[in-house]
Amino acid sequence: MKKGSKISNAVIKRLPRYRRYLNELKRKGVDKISSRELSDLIGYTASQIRQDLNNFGGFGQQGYGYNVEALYNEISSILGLDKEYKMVIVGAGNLGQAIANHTSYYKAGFVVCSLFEVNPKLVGIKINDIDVRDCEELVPYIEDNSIDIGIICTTKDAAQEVADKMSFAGVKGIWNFAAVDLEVPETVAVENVHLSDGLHSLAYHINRNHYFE
Amino acid sequence: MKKGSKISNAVIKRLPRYRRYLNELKRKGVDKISSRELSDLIGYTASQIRQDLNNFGGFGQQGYGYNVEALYNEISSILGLDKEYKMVIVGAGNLGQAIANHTSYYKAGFVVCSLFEVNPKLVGIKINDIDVRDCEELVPYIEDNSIDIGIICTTKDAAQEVADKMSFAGVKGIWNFAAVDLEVPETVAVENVHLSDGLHSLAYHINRNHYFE
DNA sequence: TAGATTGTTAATCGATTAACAATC
DNA sequence: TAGATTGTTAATCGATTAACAATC
Repeated sequence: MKKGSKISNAVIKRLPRYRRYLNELKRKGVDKISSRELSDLIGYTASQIRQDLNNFGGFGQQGYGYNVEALYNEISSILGLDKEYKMVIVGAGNLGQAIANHTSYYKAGFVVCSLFEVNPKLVGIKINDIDVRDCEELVPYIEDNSIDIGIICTTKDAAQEVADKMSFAGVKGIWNFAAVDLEVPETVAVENVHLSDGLHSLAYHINRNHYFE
Repeated sequence: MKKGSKISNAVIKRLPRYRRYLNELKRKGVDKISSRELSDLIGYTASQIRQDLNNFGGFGQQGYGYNVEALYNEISSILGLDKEYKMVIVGAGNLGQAIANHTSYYKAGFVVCSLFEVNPKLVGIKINDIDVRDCEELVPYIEDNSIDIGIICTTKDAAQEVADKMSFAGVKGIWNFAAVDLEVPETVAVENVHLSDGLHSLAYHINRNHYFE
């Protein structure tokens, strides 16, 4: 990355999307692409694509363009996808189970190590080959297993307490599916999913009949 | 809403959040709030809050502030949450089931009418009291039941075809959980969830140790 | 070399913040 | 009326787009 300059979040949010399209190109056997061609594909301006990439280094070659595979690898590495992340999920209800399943199938590098539940009926069972443990064990489990990411799939009322425990136990990031905004120490990154918010803004657009991203 | 002026998407995306906080205040019995107090709570500047709200009308009262319940109702109505939406989910796997469950519990106004699947083992069963039908029936079902919203919980490879069918059959909006960007007619609104993208940008922030929203 | 396309600086556009007059 | 707080205009800030010199 370029010296000390901090990258805007708008840029970071676009990186996974670049990566998805590059992956697709790779699959199709394309090995070179220009910012212009990428623009036609993704829908960002060629100018923006070059600006975005140049925040991290000059990955292209004048007169040629970008090497698809090399660029894919660069972006993966910028995002930290060359590392492995150990995760736990709190809340083994429908959503927690779905995330457990979804994540382990699709995302090499993100490993769900355990689920946690307050409901005693679920504690002790296995879901998708992953143990469901009692929430009481959450903190020591995170500590003992060097868990990187905590995933919150609880009700909104329980979410902040879970986030506190996770932060205390030393997770580096929280992926939050509960409908609240969490307060966490600065050292912990948070990604909120807020499904209802998305559905609500969809409702707005439906009534206005506008296409949007 | 103010005459013809079109509201930026950034504003729309903040509305569900305002609404969440107002709901919380309502629950606590607070009946009046100033933009300043709301700012302390939500984290947007008081100035931004007033700007946002004034896109839709003057809901406040000088020297007093905003009436919590009235403002909550206004925002709900702007978002179109005073209407009812009939929805179908395509893909009755883990994620589809979780969304079916999650949505019917938490969101009055959003009704999941049916699930659809290609896997014959699932067709015919009920999930959470909702019938699982064969994907072949998708188009006529949407037409016959005036479905408003289609929810896509399929693999990325199937998603575009499903979106085409949904659009053809006349849905007004698509809530897309598949990891692709859909092409739909202008008359159809799309809200993408792209779970992996979120996880990937979380990975970035974990490695930079930055708090972000 | 000529053509193409990047990397980067400069211009524009839009969104956020500040300021303040209007008014409850 | 005096105090508070909105609604709204003006100033600032940041992000996107355009332009072009560098260079493969």
